[in-house]
Order: sequence, then structure tokens, then C-alpha cells
Amino acid sequence: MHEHEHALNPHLSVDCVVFGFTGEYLKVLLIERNTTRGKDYKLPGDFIYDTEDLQGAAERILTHLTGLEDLFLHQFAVFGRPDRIRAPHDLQWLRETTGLPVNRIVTTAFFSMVRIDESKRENALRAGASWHPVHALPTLAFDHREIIQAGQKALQKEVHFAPICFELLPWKFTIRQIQTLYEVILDHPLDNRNFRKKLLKAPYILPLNERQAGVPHKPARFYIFDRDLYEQNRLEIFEYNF
Amino acid sequence: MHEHEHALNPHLSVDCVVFGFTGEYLKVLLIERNTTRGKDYKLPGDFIYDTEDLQGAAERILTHLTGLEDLFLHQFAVFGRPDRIRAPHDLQWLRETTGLPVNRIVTTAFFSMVRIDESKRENALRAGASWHPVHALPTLAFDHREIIQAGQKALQKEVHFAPICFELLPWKFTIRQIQTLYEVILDHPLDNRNFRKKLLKAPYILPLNERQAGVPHKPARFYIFDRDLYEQNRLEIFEYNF
DNA sequence: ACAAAAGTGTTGCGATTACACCCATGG
DNA sequence: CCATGGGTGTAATCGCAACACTTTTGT
Repeated sequence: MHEHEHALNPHLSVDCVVFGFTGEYLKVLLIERNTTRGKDYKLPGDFIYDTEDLQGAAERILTHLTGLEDLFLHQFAVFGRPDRIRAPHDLQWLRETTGLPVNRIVTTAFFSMVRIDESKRENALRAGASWHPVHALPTLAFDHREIIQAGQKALQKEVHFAPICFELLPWKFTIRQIQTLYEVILDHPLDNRNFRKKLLKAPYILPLNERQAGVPHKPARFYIFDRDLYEQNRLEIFEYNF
Repeated sequence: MHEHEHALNPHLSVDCVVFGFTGEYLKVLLIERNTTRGKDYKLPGDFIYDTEDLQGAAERILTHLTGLEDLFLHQFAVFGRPDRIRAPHDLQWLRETTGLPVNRIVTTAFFSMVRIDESKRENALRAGASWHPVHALPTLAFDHREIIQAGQKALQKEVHFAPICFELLPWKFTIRQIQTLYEVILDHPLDNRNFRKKLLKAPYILPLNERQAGVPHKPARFYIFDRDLYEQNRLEIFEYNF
């Protein structure tokens, strides 16, 4: 598993909140864990090698987990309360799995976005990893529930500025898909007609001639996001509020 | 200086980008430093005690530096590249001043806002600390120039959402002051009439009957920011963009 | 009287909201 | 022919951008 020659630093870790979208729910990728208190779940994460960048550590974890490379990755917070790891079964689990005298760990949290279909089709997820809806999370290790919630808040903020949601959608998508995605991220319903207008005004969202097939209702048109056109058309924003 | 009994952790530090505003420029608080390469400047920062929260460490540094408490404090990034401290004079300075075998340090960056008038009147700054305009920074230690720039970007983002700028202004301020402040933060000129309209529409900006005195032109009215009224009137925003 | 900054209104445009019905398909 | 979700238009309002002159004070 570990190709690096150098030592792990037992004070520093990264944890990744990996978001996915099934067309219905916003989901997070979690790793199953066995402790003295039974089965629970944790975020994908690891200690950092001495020679390794934080971002590099996150990339290593994600690539190992999903087989995918060049994933979207955004550092959003550090969690470092001295007592963030204090439950006996958490401490024992850490000492057993790492073999290190672990005490306080400061973790840098990243959020990432993967297309669930890609991770399924082209690359099996590592054993023990599974998707869970953010609104119904299982029992989580450490302070990982708090980290996931902070990650969703960070995602909500990011959605004000940048077209990052396309990272979660299939290459070609319907308007309903992207609207539902925004609704689950913002946790708020949106008006369909107004959403369409706003979306179709964007010059970098291109309609295909292709439509859904085999659906028991009027088939929806597919669209694609053209990142090059986006980069050409983007302009600086100087918004402010009091 | 250090009231804590417990040990410093030589892997972890916090650095604070402390913003101030003189009515003209956006400024940053820097600490003078003497190295084998001569005099330069660094951000206020320190290692973290084993028993201490990250936020707590930042508060300790700021209180010690300015004498002020309950300052605005916002964690915005972690800097952890393995080679972020590599210049020989930086390494030597660290070893001399800490007495520790320092290698890689991961630092959590906070930004903070202080009213320069308060820090002057009521509390002398610690010796060696001084204000520098962000657009004309002196030679800086480590990667601190990069951290300051990231801090200003974070401040620009924050200004979309929250009325944090009042932390930088005197308790009573003129419209020109706050407009100039927004201009230096956003690094972009704003239209005065439109700015006034937007500001005066906010129900939590209250005019005083008091005006400037002794200025060689029409004296400007003073306003205050009423945080309670703000909290009552704030509503959730579900903005999005592609 | 002059210099210097404060303060003031209108118009056009683009964006956002609210809202209800017909369309195309599979079963 | 029915159930299901896709797809469409308009009117009212709001917020933002552009733009130039008068007012008040100290010197």
C-alpha cells in the first residue's frame, strides 16, 4: 500500500469528504471500520508522509480508494482540538491499526467530488468503501460527522462562485439532474422554469441532439458542460454585502 | 511569555494575518526579525502547545501581541508543503529562537481584524510589531507573503457573505471610510452613489446626529453598525452560479 | 472666493420571482 | 388512455449600473 520510503508523521493526517451524486441524494464515501465497540464508519484519510504535501497525501488516498486521478480537491478546514480523539475505542483502534503511540492528531480536511458512475464502471471501489447519503449518516468515528457537515457547508459556499457541480454529474446530463443536484447541495427547492432559464443562458452549457431513451415519459434532452468555453467567458466578480 | 506548562509541538504552528485599516490602506501586522541575512519580517505566529486548540493558540498570540481580546478570527488555510521552510537563514533562525530540532512545520493560517485606533490608544503593540500596507510588503520570512495573499483572497470571499468589515472600522464611521475599506479589500473602485444607496438600505446601519468636526470641507455624518439588528434581519441565502 | 469632499436622483437594463398548462413517451 | 416527468412564457418587481451637479465647511 505505501510506496513511500519515508516515515509517517503521527501528528498530521488528511481526511477527505468525497461527495457523489446518484441522481437522487448527495452521498459521501465512507470506510467501514471494526472497533471494540462494533462496526462503524470513517472518512477516507491517512497520516502524512514526511516528504509529502498535504494535497499530495489527499490525492494518494483518493487514487488508492477509487482508482481515479486528477479529482477535484479543495482544502476547507483543519480540525485540531486536543480532545478530538478521546473515545477509548477510537484510541485503541488507532494504536492497533497504526502501531504508533498516537495521541493528538491534527487533520486537514479536503472535499472532493467523484462521478459515482465512473467509480463504479471503470474502477471498483476499494473493499470496505461505500456511499452513504449525507442526510442519513451511520455511526461515525472520531469527529467525522462534524467534518462532513463542515464539508457540505464549504461545498454550499463554493457553489456561489464556481461551476464545480459538473464534477459530480455524468459527462452528459439532463437539466433535471443538475437541478436536483443543486437542490440537495443547497438543501432547498428551486423553481424549475427559472432554473432552466438561468442554466440555458450560460453560453458554456451546450445542448446535444441526444435524448433519454426508455423512460416512461417525455425523454429529456442531454447537455454538456464545456470547460474551455467557461474559461473564456468567465469574468471577475466584485460582489459585496454588509 | 508562555504560561502553559505543557510542551510545544514543533510540527504544528499557527500564523495570523492581522488586517487593519487606516482610512487609506489595508494593512497587515508584521513582526520584525533578525536573521543571518539581515532584518526582515514575519507574521505573528507560534507553535502550538499540546493542550491547546488551534483557535486558542491564535487567540493567545493575538492577545499577547495587541492586548485585545475577543478579536474576529477565521481559519482560512493550511500551509504544509514539505519544503516551505528551506532557506538556510530561516532554518537557522528557527533553531536558534526555539532551541528545537525543527524540520517540517505545518501551519494553520487565520485571519483577524483589529481596529488600529484601539490597538494604538488602549494598548501599545508589542515591541517589534508594526503595520504594513498589503500592496507594499517588505521582505518576508518563510512563505509568509503567500499566506498574506491567500488571506486577502479569503477576506474578499468572506465579504460576499458577512458584515465583517465593521471589525476594521471605528465604532462610528463615515460612509466614505467604509467605502474606501471595501475598495481596498476588493482592490476595485466602487461607485459612490450606488454604494450609499446599498448601504443606507440596510436596516442595521444607523445614522447618528453627529458629524465630523474640523475638516476643511463639508463634514460627513457618522453611522454605526448595530449587530443585534443585523442578527434579527439576516436571512438565509440560496444563491448559486454555474 | 476657492478648494475639497459630502451628499443627492433618475433612467434603463438585466435578473429574479411567481405562477399553470401542454407535450412526448412507455406501459 | 393514463401516468409520469419534460418542457414552455409572461408580467411584476427588484437590484444594479451609469452618470453630474449642488452643498457645506475651513482657509
